[in-house]
Amino acid sequence: MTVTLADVAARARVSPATVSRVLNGNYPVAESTRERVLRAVDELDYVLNGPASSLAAATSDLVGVLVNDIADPFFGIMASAAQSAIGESATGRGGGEKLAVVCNTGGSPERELTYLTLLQRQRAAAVILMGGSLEDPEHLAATAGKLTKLAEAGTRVVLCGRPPVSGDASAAALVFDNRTGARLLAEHLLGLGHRRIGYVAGPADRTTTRHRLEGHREALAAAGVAEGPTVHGPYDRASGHAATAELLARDPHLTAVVAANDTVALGVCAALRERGLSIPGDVSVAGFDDLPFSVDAVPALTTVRLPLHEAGARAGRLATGAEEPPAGGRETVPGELVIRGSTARPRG
Amino acid sequence: MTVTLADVAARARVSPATVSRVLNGNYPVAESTRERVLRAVDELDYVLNGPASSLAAATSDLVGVLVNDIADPFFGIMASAAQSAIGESATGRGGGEKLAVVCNTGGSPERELTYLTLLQRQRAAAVILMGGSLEDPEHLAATAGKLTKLAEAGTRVVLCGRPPVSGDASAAALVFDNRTGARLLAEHLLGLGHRRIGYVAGPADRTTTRHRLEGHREALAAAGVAEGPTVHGPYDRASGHAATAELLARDPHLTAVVAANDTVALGVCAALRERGLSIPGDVSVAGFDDLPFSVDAVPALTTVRLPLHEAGARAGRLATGAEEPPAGGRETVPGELVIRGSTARPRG
DNA sequence: TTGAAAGCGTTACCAA
DNA sequence: TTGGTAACGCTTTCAA
Repeated sequence: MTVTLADVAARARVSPATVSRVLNGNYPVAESTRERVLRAVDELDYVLNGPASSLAAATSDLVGVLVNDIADPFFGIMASAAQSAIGESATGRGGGEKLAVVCNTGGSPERELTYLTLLQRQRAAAVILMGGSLEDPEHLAATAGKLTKLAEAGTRVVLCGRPPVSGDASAAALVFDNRTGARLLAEHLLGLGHRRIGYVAGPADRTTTRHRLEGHREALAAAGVAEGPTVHGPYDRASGHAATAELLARDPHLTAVVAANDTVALGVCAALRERGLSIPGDVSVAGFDDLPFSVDAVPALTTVRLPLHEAGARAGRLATGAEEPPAGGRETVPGELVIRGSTARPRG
Repeated sequence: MTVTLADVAARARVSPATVSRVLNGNYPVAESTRERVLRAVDELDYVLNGPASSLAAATSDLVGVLVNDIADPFFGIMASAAQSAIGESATGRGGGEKLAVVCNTGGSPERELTYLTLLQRQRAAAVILMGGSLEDPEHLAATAGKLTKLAEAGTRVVLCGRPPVSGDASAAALVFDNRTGARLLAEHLLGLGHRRIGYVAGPADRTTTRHRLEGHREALAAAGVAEGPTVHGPYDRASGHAATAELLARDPHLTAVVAANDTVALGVCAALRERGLSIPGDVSVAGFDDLPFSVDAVPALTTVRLPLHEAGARAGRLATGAEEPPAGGRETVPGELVIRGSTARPRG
């Protein structure tokens, strides 16, 4: 029924071993033999049996990319870059075709663990975890355990935009400098004279949320300015929209709002507009991540640009081994402050 | 070194066959035995070997979701919905854990084929192809061949937002009614009195591009209105931005611009604003897809809402067999006209 | 309800 | 450079 390697071997009048060697290309084979085998493969329309191959070789060509929210371009951009990098690194040699696949955890710790187990089952060649992680100790421990086990089994582990698990050097980590970015953003607003700044934070238990908030507070503290109202919520538009009402209720005289990221900032802006407040005339708004659409959605949005594409590509290369892991296993990637129209001074 | 099923069997004092049956749950096993086995699994921290399992069973639990551009929320939303649906359908039984993975083709026909081959190698349980397809006959034939082969090998094939390959009923297809959507959009503008309407189309060789353009032209023809300038380009913001200059050069008196989708519309709006043209005062703009951010980016954007989430979820269910395929193998999903501020009449 | 054993299709080692 | 042949770890009849 289905064509096997043995069929190809018979047709090419060689042994199965030889066919395997031709297909994998990592072994010397006479050119004439090679051609004969490839012709047979073509004629029979043979497709390698992945599971059998993985079983025998004890590894697969699967690379898992875990993201918190696949509908968010923040992850889409990084994942896309990673997939391209992984695809390209395979071009180097004939056999190294990797299957980069992205898995959507939806921010759920259980699904994250489930996917890790599934990838472990598949004997994945590598796993990339993208985006902030939950800070629940139990989940952290569970994840760390899984990652260690994966690494032990020969799976490359790469963290991208997520802090490394303490004490585990088996994973290469690319970490965004969320703290500094948030600090720069706040300093910018403070420098313009803003003193009543609201903050729409992400979910309370995520690393990105905490780091950005910490950077923000650092700047306020350094300037001796009292912290304005802060509201937590998911990293989406609705959250920014809802939070804005709350912020204004707590301090009707806000002159600026900092959002956890650009998507949240969109919601903030929508809510402000609904109230007839102009941006940045009445209220200045700042975001984070600098997603492509943000400039259209809110031309006045000052934000922090993270090198998503570059980071994703590097993560991909680290996953295939095309790039050496950074010294110490981790590297901090800076963000760049992008100043747009919200560089307005507060009124009055 | 690594724990195998035999180890678990030994520890639980049963045969490997029994362990397999417990793990797969599709066989009657005495409750006491079951518990003993599960305890052993836990104690030994056993993880099933996916490749071995797939080899023996001749199928895997991998479900591939192919998308044209993972950085585009259009695909992200559908993919996310599909993944959730696939995950949930597994919850029904203990063993049916499926690994839904999304593969980014980047719109490249070669990569699409490569991914299909890779999934074929893996003996994927199902494959979902999302989004418009290239209309090149050669590529179409190649794809059709692959899909047929996949179906023959027992892989479920689902098309979502892509027209079915002619004469192949082996794939379930959910098709967006792009033609009607585009027609409604144009009729709306015509109804308002617009007579000089520019069109920014997608890439020339994609089904979505053609269908939307056809619907647009249908409406114009029916109204006896001459077609305005049309420019083709990729489905992204830059394309809309660049195309706008071209459109205005060809007809400086345009009163409306229809974009291939919301992302393109964003670029159109940005370009119009740069020229000091107000939306919808000077020029009305229409989009397609109704992506979440579009309302923020362009509050005045009239567009067509496609049920992305619902379609993705159904595709996921079709892939797992949780939902019966539509009669005839294909079903057309309508879009809904969303009228926002661009319901302005042309000036003068 | 459980066990024994024959594959599943490759890979990789050892010879030749 | 090539062939023979044990693994690889699981599923699945067939018997008991």
